[in-house]
Amino acid sequence: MKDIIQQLIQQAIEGLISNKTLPPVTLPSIKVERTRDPSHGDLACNIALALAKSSGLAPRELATLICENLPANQLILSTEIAGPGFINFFLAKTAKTDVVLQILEQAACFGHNQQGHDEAGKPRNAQVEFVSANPTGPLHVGHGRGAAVGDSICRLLSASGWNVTREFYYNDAGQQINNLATSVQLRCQGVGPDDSQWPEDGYRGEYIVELAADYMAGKPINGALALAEANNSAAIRDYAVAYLRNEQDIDLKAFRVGFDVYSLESALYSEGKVDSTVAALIANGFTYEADGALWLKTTDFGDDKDRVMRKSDGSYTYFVPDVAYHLGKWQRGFKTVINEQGADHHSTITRVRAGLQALNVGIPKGWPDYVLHQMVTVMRDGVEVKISKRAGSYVTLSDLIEQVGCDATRYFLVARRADSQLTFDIDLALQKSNDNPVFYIQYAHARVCSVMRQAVEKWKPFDLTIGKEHLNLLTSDAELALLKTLAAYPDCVASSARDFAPHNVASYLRDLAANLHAWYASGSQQKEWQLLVADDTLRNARLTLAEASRQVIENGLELLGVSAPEKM
RNA sequence: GCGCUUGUAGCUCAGCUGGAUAGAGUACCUGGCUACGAACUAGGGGGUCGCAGGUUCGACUCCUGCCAAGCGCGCCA
Repeated sequence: MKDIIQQLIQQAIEGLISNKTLPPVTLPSIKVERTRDPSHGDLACNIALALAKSSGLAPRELATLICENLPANQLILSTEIAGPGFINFFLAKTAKTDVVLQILEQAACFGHNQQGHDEAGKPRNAQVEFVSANPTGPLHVGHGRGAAVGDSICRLLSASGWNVTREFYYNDAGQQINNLATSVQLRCQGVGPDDSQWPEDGYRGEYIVELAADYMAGKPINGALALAEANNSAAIRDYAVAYLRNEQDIDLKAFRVGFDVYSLESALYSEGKVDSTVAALIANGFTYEADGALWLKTTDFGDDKDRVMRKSDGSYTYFVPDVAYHLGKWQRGFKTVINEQGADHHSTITRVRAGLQALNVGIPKGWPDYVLHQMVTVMRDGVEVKISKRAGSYVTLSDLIEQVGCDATRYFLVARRADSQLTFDIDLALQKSNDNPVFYIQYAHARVCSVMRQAVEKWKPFDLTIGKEHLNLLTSDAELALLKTLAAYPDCVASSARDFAPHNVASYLRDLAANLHAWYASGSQQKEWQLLVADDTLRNARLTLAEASRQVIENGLELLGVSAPEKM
């Protein structure tokens, strides 16, 4: 409908230009917006304000001219000029109820779009890397935020016509893994954090004890043998990594997050990708030797100082394999790559992009895209929770899922903008009331399902055909508000996908649920507004609207990875 | 000191690529069920959008400076 009005306005303005009423101005993009206030009509356009200056006319005068020259259209009841020069459009009934037919026809696909398609109409490839936790311990809340945000971005992109690859990158080759292996080995030998041999940067969590015990007990895990040899550091290292990767997989599965590709840092070394990347950087002249180390001139690409690539001990710094890894992504053909990670790693962005530019293989400057999430703090009983028993120094994702469930955890972690800090209130997530948006939204869904069950028991089965034919009977303020919100869903999906901003879906669903509850409650105030009225046509029209609303809630929750229960 | 991010109601946060009177929830006050699930809802009070300039017909939104908080500033990852 917005498109139609856009075109009509464009035709009107072009007409005014061709008959010389207006000078030949260049048209900005014509924005038609849904109004917030019903008294402003259904849709509004600010084009007269935008064009006032270049056309040399007063905004209201210009708006009048545009309205007078607007081609007639059955879907538009009337227009008015308001405020400084807005053109408000009042739509015909069918223009408002058509969305219900679209929803029922498209069902689970309603709201999807083709942003991700190329000129030929085929899905383009996008790759999203997220979580990418080091296999050195259980996933913590921050990883959970990354998982929830990253996975929802993937769902949004899929719904927007992209062919999405979800990828997890393991840093399984660096110093942190050495620390892990040492910690496990010491535990195997009966040494703990209280002993003098325990290293400063050893891992102290209880899970290291469990891991060491399983290794010594000879329990193989994911193909890694548990040799039970306390002095075999290579075997311990392999076992520890396999053990913790397996544990992370279990947590992610419980969180409804899956990946298509797992990439290992160690593979980049063993396949020679790191060496070849370094060789290319040297050959391109962006490196130099100093203080016994090899440096990359990242300052040539906007960094505030150059960075060491190869340490004086001969090993590489972490960002070198990162560059090799991202070169690989590019070579695999991904023009669109999004990395979702914690903001505490934001300094890597400049380095990785600098390294990619220095490779000079045609990678665009701002590639890849990054979505950074800020820190999460967990509150319970009004106090910050900082530790879990197993991990020792942080709250684990599995703790949260266990305490408040997957649905609430996912919703809360994705409901805020990624770049603002998040306080996860466990008490709130556990509440089953209006305070808790997850339950509020799920309750709206369950409520519609309940009404449908009641309809069958008290009257006749819901007849969609009758309902669709009598949507014009939907006339109350609550019904009109609901229709308007439903019509906004596709835009919500499109803009959320474009901005990699799943939190918009979360707040949309809250609004939609509120509209639904308000409509339902209007029937408690006045019986004639109930959904289940005696009149067959009216009842079925309302149930059709209810079913469409239910469908959109289900679709939206799906984008967040949250379930849509029929009973609660 | 430098960089990134944030600063909106007492609290937790939205605010759609600048648009009409800045919105929700919570908390506080006042109403609504012999129930289509009240796990809900109607209404009220509550704001110098961190501060100060600038751009614009119009700024919470864009630019500059300052203030405050978080994160980063390793030959750790």
